[in-house]
Amino acid sequence: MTQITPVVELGRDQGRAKSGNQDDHIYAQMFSAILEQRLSPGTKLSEDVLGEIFKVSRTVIRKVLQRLAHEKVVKIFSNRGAYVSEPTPDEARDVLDARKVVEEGIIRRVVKKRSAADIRMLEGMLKEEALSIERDEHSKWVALSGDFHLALADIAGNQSLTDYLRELVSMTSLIHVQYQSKKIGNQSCSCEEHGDIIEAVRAQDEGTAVRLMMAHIEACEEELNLDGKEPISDLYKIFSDVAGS
Amino acid sequence: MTQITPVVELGRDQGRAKSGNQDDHIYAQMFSAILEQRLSPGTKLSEDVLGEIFKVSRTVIRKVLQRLAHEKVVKIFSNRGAYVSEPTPDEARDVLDARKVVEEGIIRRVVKKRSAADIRMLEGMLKEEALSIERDEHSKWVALSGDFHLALADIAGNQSLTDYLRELVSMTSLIHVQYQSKKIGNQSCSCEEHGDIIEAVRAQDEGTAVRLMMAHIEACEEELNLDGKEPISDLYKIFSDVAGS
DNA sequence: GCTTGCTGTTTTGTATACAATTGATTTAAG
DNA sequence: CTTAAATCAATTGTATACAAAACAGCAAGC
Repeated sequence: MTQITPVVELGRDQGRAKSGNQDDHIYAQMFSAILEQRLSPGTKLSEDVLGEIFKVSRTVIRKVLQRLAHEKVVKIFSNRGAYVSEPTPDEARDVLDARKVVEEGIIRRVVKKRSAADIRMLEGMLKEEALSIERDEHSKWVALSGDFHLALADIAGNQSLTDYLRELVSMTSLIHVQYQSKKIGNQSCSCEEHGDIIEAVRAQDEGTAVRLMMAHIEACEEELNLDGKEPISDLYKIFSDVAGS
Repeated sequence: MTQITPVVELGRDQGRAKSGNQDDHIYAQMFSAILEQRLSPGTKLSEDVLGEIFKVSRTVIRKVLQRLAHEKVVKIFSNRGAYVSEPTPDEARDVLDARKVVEEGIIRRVVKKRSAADIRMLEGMLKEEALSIERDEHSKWVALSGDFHLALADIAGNQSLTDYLRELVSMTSLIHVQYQSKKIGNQSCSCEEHGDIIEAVRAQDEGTAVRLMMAHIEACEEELNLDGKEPISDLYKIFSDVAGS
């Protein structure tokens, strides 16, 4: 209602490569804002407000929101707007279980295909992880931890699986925000677990690698408190019989 | 206090996606048109033309196209429009390989969870499949064959995996259009394979079920001719020697 | 006092207008 | 006749205007 500032200066903006359209930038901003927990689950994402913030029209914002919605980190309700996803315990369990399925396949392929360079890269990532824990940079560690799994997917070399795992890893971050419980100390051991996995990959010990990966994901699941706060949707389950009649 | 969460929506659209808006209809039309091969790979999907056909503005069409693009059955090129995907041989291999990973996980879970009713449903689907083969309704059979795998995913009960498999199955259809080779007769045996899988599921013989499912997908892959017609890039390979001299 | 129905405001859904980019045709030069 | 540049047409990207739906506040009735 205040400034209708037309950003006419778009014509002479940074000499950036025109290749990509501007929405990629906005998408990246919002995506990382959600993953880094600067936008918490349940936050309403108003089209108008976001348009103001990024100085673009709602058209562009809507496109970005739809993309985020398809990746499940945002949920769009008809005529009522977009919100940062609040995964239910059931959804959370599905995501973790899906990761077990996908990452078992990935780790098997990695064990077969890994090169010496791959191992070096993974070990480099591990060092960064350790560093971020040491410096107590929690949100950075969350990102790095996810990157480790995605790096394995890259080595496996299946683009489709990599894309899917990326979705799952994103959702895992959201889930951790909502359901992380007790022992934070435990999380640091995750770093050791990554190290053990690298070792099994290096040794091309498929059985051990798979076992470690499964245990790793299960450990991640056990850190969560998925039983307490089943959301409001329960109400609808409870009353659906009555309402349906 | 306990947030005014918009879960009311769930009551209205019965659990499934956002929906309620007219674009779902258009999406379904285009999706099935692609899968049933009425739109072949490479076809240009002009926003204007589609808008004319469905009597809506480009706004709605763009939304649908983006959704299809995210599901990989349509590919959008910046400033140049949307086209029905033409999966490359590499992409095709990735999709089939991803299916092996995902469906192994699914079949294992199905073997554990299946109820008597599940078995009956699967057998019902099998009959329909056999019928469509008998009647030589090829495109119907393709759809039913995909539905069988998706039914298994439903029984496994993991929404995330089901959604992903749905994408993979769609892509598989597109791939078959592009790369199906020789022996069409072979495909009918697929129906027997489905029957064998049901039997292993019924008997809760996990090992056999997994083995059969893997063999089934591999058989599907072998029906394809993924080596011959590497897309246009081949031309460049072919002429690069000449042009380079 | 609590619920119920109405009205006004806010926010999303869709259509349309305009700008920018692509590619195709034409035209001119070698 | 071939090649290359320049203009033109067609299509997509973005902004904005208008329509419809949802939410909130207020008033009326029980």
